[in-house]
Amino acid sequence: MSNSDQSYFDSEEEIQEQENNPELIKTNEIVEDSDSDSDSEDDVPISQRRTKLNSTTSSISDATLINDKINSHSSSSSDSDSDQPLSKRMPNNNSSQKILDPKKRKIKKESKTTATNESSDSEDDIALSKRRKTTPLKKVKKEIKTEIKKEIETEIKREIKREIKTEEPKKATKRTRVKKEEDDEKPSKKKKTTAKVKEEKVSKKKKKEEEEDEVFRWWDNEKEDDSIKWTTLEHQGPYFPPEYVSHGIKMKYKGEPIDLVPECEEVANFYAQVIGTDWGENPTFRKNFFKDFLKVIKKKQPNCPIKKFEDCDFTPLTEYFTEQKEKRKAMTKEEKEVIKKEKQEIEDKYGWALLDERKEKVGNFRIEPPGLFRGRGEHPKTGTLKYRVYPESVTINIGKNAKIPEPPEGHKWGKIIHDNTVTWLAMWKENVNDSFKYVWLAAGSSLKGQSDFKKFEKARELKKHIGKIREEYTLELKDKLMATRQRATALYFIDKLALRAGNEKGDDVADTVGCCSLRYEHVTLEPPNRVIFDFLGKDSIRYYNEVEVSKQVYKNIEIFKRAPKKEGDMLFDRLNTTILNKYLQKSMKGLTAKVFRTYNASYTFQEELKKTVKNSTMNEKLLAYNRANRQVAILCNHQRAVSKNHSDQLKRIQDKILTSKYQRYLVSKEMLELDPTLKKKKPELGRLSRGITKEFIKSYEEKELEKKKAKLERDNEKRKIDGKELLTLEDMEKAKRQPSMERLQKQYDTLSKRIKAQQVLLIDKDENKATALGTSKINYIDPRISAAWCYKYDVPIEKIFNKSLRNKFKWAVEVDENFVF
DNA sequence: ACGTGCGACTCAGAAACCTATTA
DNA sequence: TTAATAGGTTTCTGAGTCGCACG
Repeated sequence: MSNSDQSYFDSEEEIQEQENNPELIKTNEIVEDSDSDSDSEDDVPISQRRTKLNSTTSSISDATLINDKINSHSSSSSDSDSDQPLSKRMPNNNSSQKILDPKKRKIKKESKTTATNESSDSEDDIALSKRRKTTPLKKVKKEIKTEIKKEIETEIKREIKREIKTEEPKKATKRTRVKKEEDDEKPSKKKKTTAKVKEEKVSKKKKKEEEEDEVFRWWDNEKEDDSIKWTTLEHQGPYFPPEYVSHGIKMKYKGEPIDLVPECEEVANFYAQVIGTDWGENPTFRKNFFKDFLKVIKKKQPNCPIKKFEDCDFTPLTEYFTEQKEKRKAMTKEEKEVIKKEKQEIEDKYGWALLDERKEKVGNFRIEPPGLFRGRGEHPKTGTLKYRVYPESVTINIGKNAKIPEPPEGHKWGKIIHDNTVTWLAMWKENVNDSFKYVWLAAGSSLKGQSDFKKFEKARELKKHIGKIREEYTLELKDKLMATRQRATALYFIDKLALRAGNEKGDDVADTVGCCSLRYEHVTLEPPNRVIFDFLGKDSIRYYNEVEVSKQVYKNIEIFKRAPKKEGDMLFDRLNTTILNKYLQKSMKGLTAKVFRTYNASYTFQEELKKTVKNSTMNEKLLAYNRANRQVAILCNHQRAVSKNHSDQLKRIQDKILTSKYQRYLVSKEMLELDPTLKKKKPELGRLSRGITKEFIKSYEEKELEKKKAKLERDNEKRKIDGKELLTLEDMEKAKRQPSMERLQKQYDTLSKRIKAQQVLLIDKDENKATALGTSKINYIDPRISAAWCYKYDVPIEKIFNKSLRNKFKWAVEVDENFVF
């Protein structure tokens, strides 16, 4: 036995446990067993993997007829689970988990395995750093900027006349390329993409205040050193919420109105505003709130009689706030205008920072107002009073020579620092979890954009290594060493299922897990090779997935779950995120668990997009896009609560479709009347779609009659005034001119189109009810894939990126249609 | 040398808000 | 035409990840 071996066993491996634990001896048998087991399950391409995922997560297949879909929706229970609010979805855990009896074998300990990882500390990849240009980051000179601006403006004018959309992609390509080489900036200004020009055009149209929109094209020359984030930084500091002003409404205690000092009243308000929501019913929330409420009372108003929550009546306050809400809603335009203006003024003042002489938008310049902490899931501290933040506890980070913003009157800043290795402008410590809150630049800022870009480049880098990494972990699934085997298994899940890393957490936060922190009870096995995941992940969102895994992985889980392990024990007891990430660094510089999520999301998206049909309609293309997006969202388990009136909404759309279908049927009947021979050529004419019941027709006719009557009445009103004789319904019928075949055909086609569009909408909507597409679009999908797709399929970028996304991804929209992630 | 907690950043869904559409 | 509603966008802030300093 080698030395390295020895040290491993001495430190933590199973040797001593083996002596008194027969179960673990079995473990080792398995390890041995599987070695001979030629488990050649190669890594499956993601495109295929996901289908596995799909078959379990989403139960609706595209092929299903819409009608059927809707019906199955309301009636069948097969997918009813997904209709529930996220938190309430029940596991279907009845499948008893069986632990297979492993064949008994002799224990053998081998040496070779241990060394492999240790020595595999091969030289890191340097591709990333190689890619870095030597060109230092340059500040775009002001004069040039203004010049650019002028040019843009003239170009805009030209552009308006031309309105050429199709040229965008090509232009964009050339531009980026040229830009990379050029050293002087002159050419660059001409390289403005038409897309950008358009964007500006639009904003110009809206507001002139867009003058400062001189885009800093940081992506033209990459930064050398990214530990220094800025050289000069100016800003106005954060904006503080107004001090509390008492409203004088009294809550009741034991039925009696009670006087509270403003400090106490404010806290009472917080709870009053939560009544009627889930928060108000949450026992932990109540408990924590009341505890803090009493604390404030004791301090500010010791003689206050409030002692028990049950005796409190907050409803007068609640009513007051609903009233206020209604009042605000009922405000006149002018009043609203005034408020809007005030808001705008605050934004103008605090919403901008000067970073290296460039004007950049500040993201969250408002200090969080006091309130009750809304911890998600079963957060033990939910409901706790979050204190008001005063300038004294705020640290300002600003340039050395910049003017320090004035703190609110009568206050001082806690600290002023000049740290240009960080990107925050202000910071304070929050009292509930003792964590930090920061004021940052907005998502569209250069700083955020650059790190976003880096993130996706890192994920693309992983693409080059993923083959090797998969090979390696597949091998290591059979490793003799428990720690290695666990690491490989965890990585397998992270890669195939896009699980989060799963740091350890304290017990003063909600009990949620990620991959490394999975526990015994979160994973169940179902022979022959099905693994069922059921746990609460980030934000206490339930992750439920049944996955078929390779034999080896199945076997491994069996081993990891073997007694004496029991509920509450870690599944990967020899693993944590630090170990995992340290290992990953060896395969690729900067590689961590979360990169897999980005990589797999973007890659999946790219693959899914290939299903777009070239000559389909815009709606169909967009549906294809959304479908791809949805696949990613499903992969990443991005969920949202199903809206209460979801089924109502579906019914309404379905009703519309039926109406259109019936109308089309009526038109087709007229067509046949005009030309009965048509029936032969187009047998679909005069055929009533199924789903149109007698009741439907009846109610349709009734509605039509109502409409006609209404119109008649209106017409007659007029006629009365004009002194003409009044008409009847029959007159109206007669007055209808005979439709020509051409007109009918046109009507028919229009209706057909409308039906199709509505059906597309319906499918999209239904498939989307519990899936949140936004998160993956904003954070995981390389925007360049989307941009390239737009160019390739001739879809205007505005269709898929709204204004803020276009702003956030301005660095990305210049790719050409051949961009490959 | 290693575990731990701090610090800074990304990612997350809900809620508020704003705007276009429809009754 | 207006008010209600739906749908999209923005804001808000909580919840993760991960590197690193520190003891």
